[in-house]
Order: sequence, then C-alpha cells, then structure tokens
Amino acid sequence: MERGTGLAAERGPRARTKRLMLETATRLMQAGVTPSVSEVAEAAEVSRATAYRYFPSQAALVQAVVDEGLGPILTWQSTSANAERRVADLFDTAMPRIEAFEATFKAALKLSLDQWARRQAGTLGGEPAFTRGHRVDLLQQAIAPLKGHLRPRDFKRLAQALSLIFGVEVLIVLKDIWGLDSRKTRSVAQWAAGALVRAAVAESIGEGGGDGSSVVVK
Amino acid sequence: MERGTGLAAERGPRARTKRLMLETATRLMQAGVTPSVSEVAEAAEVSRATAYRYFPSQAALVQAVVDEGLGPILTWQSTSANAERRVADLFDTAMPRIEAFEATFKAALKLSLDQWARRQAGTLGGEPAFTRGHRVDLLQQAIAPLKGHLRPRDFKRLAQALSLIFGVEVLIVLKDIWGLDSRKTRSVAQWAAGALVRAAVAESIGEGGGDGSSVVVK
DNA sequence: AAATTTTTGAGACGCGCGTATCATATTGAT
DNA sequence: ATCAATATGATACGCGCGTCTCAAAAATTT
Repeated sequence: MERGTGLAAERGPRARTKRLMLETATRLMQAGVTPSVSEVAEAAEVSRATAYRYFPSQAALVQAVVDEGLGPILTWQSTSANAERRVADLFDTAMPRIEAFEATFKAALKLSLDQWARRQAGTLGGEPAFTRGHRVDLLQQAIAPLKGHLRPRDFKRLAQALSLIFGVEVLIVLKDIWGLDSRKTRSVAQWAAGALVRAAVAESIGEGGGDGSSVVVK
Repeated sequence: MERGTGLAAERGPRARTKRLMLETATRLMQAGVTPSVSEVAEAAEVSRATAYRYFPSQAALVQAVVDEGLGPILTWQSTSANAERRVADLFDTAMPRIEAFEATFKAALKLSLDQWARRQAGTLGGEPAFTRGHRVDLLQQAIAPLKGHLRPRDFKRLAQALSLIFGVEVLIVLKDIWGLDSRKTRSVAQWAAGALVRAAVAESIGEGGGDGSSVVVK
C-alpha cells in the first residue's frame, strides 16, 4: 500500500502532491530541461522540503518520469507473426515515445552512467538501481516468431544486436552526432533493424546448404 | 604557441605539471574511477588551485584523457580493399581501446549529455563543446571501398547504421545491460557490423532503384 | 648574484544539492 | 467542536565543486 509507484489510483493528500510533482516534472522534462528536485518544487509551488520527501533525489524523479514515458512501450504487442514486421512495429511504437521523452531518457542514461562510475569507485551509497533492461524483453518478444527457426544462441545474438539500435543511444548518435532529423533517424534505425533480422534468418537457412537465397520469412 | 593540447613536445615547468596531471588522470580513469579535478590534484600531489589552472573543469580533464585514448584509433587504417574486412579491422582496433578507456569514454558520454541538457535549458555557459564525432569519419573511411558500388545515400545510411554499433554505447548495452563479457560483446558487435555491410551490398546488387524499407534480399 | 617574471600553494568565498529539525497548517475521526 | 495524526513550510547545516586572492617558491633574465 505504500510502494505505489504509479500515480494512478491512490487518494489522499500524499498521492495528490506526488501526482502534482510528477506531472510538473514530466511537463518540464518534455520541454527539454532536466530539472533538479528543487526546480520541480518551485515549479509545482511546494516547498523544497516537501519535494524531497517524495523524491529523495533527482534520480528518483527521473526514474518516475521514465516509468511514465515507458508506459505505452512496455504494453506493446503486435498481432503480426512476421518477425521483421513485429520489430518494425515495436520501433514505430517506441521511437516516437522515446523522442517525446528524449530529455528524460537522456537524463536516465546520464544517471545510470553516474551509478556505474560510483560503483567502480566503491562509493555506491544508496541502492536506487536503475533499470534500463526493458529492451531485452521487448526485443525478444518482438522476434519471438523466430524462436523455432534460429538456434538459441543466434536468437539471443539477434536480440542483442537489435538492442544496440533501440534505445536513446540511437537519438544521441544519429540526431546529435550526425545531425539527422527525426524522420531520417527512424528510417536509419528501421533499416538497420530489418537488415539484422534478415541477416539472422538468412544465416540460419544458409546453415544447411547454400548461401541463403529465398529469404522471405512468413 | 599556447594552444598545444597535446602533452607531447613542450618543455618547461608548465608542460611538466600538465603532463603529470594528465598521466595521473589517465591512470586513475583506467582504474575505473572518474576523478574530479580535486582528486587528480591530490593524487598528483599538486594543489587544487594549480590543478584548476590547467584543467578548469572535470570536462576539460576528461576531454584530454579521451584524446589520449583515442590516439591509436584515429590513426587507424587498413590495407585491405574489402569493406567488410576493413570494418572488422576497425572494430578490432577500436573496441579493445574503448574498453581499456571505458570509464573515460563513459565519463565523456555523461558530460556530453550534461552539455545537451544545459543547451536545452539555455544554461550553456562556457564553450567547451565535446567532439564525439570521430566515428563518422572512421566508418566512412572503413567502408570507402563501397563508395562506388553504393548509391551515396545508401553509403551514408550504412555508415550511420554502423555508427550505432561502434562507440561506448555498445559496452553499455551489451556489458552492463545484457551482462556479456568482453569477448562476447565484441563478437556480437562484429556480427552486427558484418551483417549490415553485407545487407547494404546485397541490396545494391538486388535492386537498381528501391527506396529502402522492406526490400527482399535476393 | 640580483632582479624580475612565472608558477605554485594555502586559504576563503559563493553556490547548489541533499539532510535534519521544529513549528505550523491541514486532514480525519471521535 | 475537539483532538490526534499527518502533511507542509521555513530554516539551518554539512559537503563538494569551482572561483578568487595573495603570499611564498621556483625559474628565467640581466
């Protein structure tokens, strides 16, 4: 009754303030900034002390907004039985959402890098533990139709390769470094994803014989 | 005569102290930690004030060590004329180096995310400007043999796709999220890179004009 | 060797984050 | 309406980063 991360149902003044803060934080982050707890407090017109009661650190705040942004992605499921089509579906669902929450996901990545550094240094005080592993399940689910056609190790390798072109990292590389716009960014990611899926399938077919012609998987 | 970023030739006490700090910082970072300027100062046994004279911020420090770690990668060149082979060569050169400087590159990524956030917020004080764009040239150089065989847009798209599986991001996803070891991490990246190169080549052979998505490999 | 320039070190300062304390306001039940 | 429980706000504290000032030390010049 206390660990209700979601801002959904709960009642009472506690839940009300928490929801207010979460909405304020989400709004600020979608505007591109990565607010500190104090900044959210000011924007939500609550005192700093109160703000810190609900979100003890910027990390907790970002984590909560990430869960918010992740919502529609985590419940994704495709009706198609074609792996390549399913992966494309997943990308179509996830990438706009990731872009809409770009600042949030970048902040989460930044904080996870912080955690990694602190872990290396041994200065890992608390135990927040960022998640960042959702893509593992999602991608495996997306290519599930191939589970029978690929050797387990190849299945896993494909999921791993796809996860390289799935998260915010794509935005960092293609938008920030290459300077692409949203449309081209998605296009490149989609092409790469499709190419990897087709390559995995082609290899598995080629295993038994030739070089793998006639590749269209149903 | 003042903008000598390199720690190489210069003489005098100034260059000496700077070199000492850079070596100390590199050593600390290869040990996994991401030291603050103050920490490097202490480890190098110079005063905080002196340390800040040479590296006004942790960002400047990390940038310098990144340049250090990037060295052997930037001068890479392959003798092979085969694009796939060249890409594999590049990965073989770069990935161990990136792993050796893992903490450094992760710190650089973190700082570039910081910069991005500050730019969004308009609070972009100084003008350090992290680079992070080397992979663009390197990968285009690696697949240069395909420049004649691919349409320019496909050539660029391949380079962009490859850049998704080239940097520290690979370590973050495969080592930290998936929990792979170094060997498997490289193996997955190599497979994905090869698959993308082959896919690009196959498409160019298979078609003279389609526009990308959902192309059937022949 | 003496004088001048350059480099260094020690300390103090402001700033923002995260924490703790205590009084006040609000809520909910009797 | 009264009283207990709970939520809130104002304030102060410690901490680390980055900046600044000024005197001492080292290097360079004359």
